[in-house]
Amino acid sequence: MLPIQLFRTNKELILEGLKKKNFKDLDLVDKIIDIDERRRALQVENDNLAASVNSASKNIGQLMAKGEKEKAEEMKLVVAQNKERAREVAEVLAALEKEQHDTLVQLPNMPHSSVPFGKTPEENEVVRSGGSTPDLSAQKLPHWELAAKYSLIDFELGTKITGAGFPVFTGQGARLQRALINYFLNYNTEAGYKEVCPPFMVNEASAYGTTQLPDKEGQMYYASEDGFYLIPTAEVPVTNMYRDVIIPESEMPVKLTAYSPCFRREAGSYGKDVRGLNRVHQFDKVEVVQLVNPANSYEVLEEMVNHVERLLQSLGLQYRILRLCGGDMSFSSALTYDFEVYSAAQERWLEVSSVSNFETFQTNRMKARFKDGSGKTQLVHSLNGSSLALPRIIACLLENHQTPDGINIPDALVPYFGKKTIS
RNA sequence: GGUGAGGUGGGAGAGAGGCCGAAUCCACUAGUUUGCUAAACUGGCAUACGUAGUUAAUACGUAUCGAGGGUUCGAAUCCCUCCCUCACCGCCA
Repeated sequence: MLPIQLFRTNKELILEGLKKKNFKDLDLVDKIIDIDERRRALQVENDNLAASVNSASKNIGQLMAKGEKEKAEEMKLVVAQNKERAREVAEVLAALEKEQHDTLVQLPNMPHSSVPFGKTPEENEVVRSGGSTPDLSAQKLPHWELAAKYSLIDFELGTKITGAGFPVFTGQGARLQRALINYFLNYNTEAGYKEVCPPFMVNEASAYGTTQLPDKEGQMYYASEDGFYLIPTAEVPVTNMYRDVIIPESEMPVKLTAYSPCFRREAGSYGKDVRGLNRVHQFDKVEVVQLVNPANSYEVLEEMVNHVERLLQSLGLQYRILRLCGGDMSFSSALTYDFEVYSAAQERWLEVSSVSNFETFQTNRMKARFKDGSGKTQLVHSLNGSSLALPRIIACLLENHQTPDGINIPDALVPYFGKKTIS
């Protein structure tokens, strides 16, 4: 959520940012400014009335103590009138506050100055790339065929148990999954991230804090009996650990990593996009989250990008890093780098990580703050990234490292997987 | 799920209609004292919104004692609803 102060001081900046993000409803800015002005005028009236009632009440108490009952009764009448008026004002004020809030949450975050202009994924900027396309000239099978060949994943069985998009990993497939999770978590903790294992369901306040709510509830599974949402990413429970917290300076920066299953309804997808592991309703992911001083959050973002890049390199996959253009960025991000790996048999790029700086957009909702050097309380910047999302990594590992005789396991993973090939 | 006891500042914990944004202790912090450290003493120490001020320091106002309603001139305190915590019982991996 954008801070309301920004609307009073820098309306032009907001309009520019919204245009870059390809946001259409620019009238909302003027609407918010108008509501804010009316709200503040009413706030003054409300406070003044409350102040007069408070001081009159004090006087009544003193008069009663002195036994001047008649005077006290007179004052009660005056107070009664003020309270009547105060009630009306408070009602309108509350309505305005709600309207302001409801409007404010509709506006996306401001894009960073380095975000490229553009509306579609084609206009994302390739920052750099690495690895090379494997030579699979002889035979190249897509991962779903390899999964069947080596009995790694049973898609039909998952459909029976639950439904489409809930694959069952079996045998070496399940083991590969576990190996990747352990490898990723170790890699992160060695870089100074503290490991946590959060709840996989969250309440409404948490979903609101990281901006899944309002408006995006359709993307999450919902346990209506209890009012809980299945998490779409560990970002939600992990970042919300610091909701309503003023972080002691000694604990900054906060660096956390967590493994979790992720649940996404992904309504409306079809065709080759959902074939095999390309897009599923439940998948595993290891996430990194940082809460940092705003002064250096962009250095931290670069550091996180490098961190994820080295991880991808260690798996021997061909990858590229994209700086997302304004129109393709998420609602709450200020700057996002997407990581894509090349799926050599499908001959297409698959997104496996997204690393973003949200600046204060989430923390303003969550009230996650710290005390800066001068003792002033201010919002921290929140950042997160996947390191990594498993299914598409598995898809690319299978496809890119396949040989006629089996699938080669990258060296870094061998200690976790226990052998050098799947066969 | 049942019964009982509770939810007060960073922590512990008093307060039981007005003198309470809240005693006291601890933590933290500034200072005095002091060969150093420690101790002692003195002061400071919640958050949000608003008004004035330079988008400052600061001053003032309002709100906040789990959340939301109610009673009252006045509520941390009384009443109602909900949430949560703890203990015991039931159930259970």
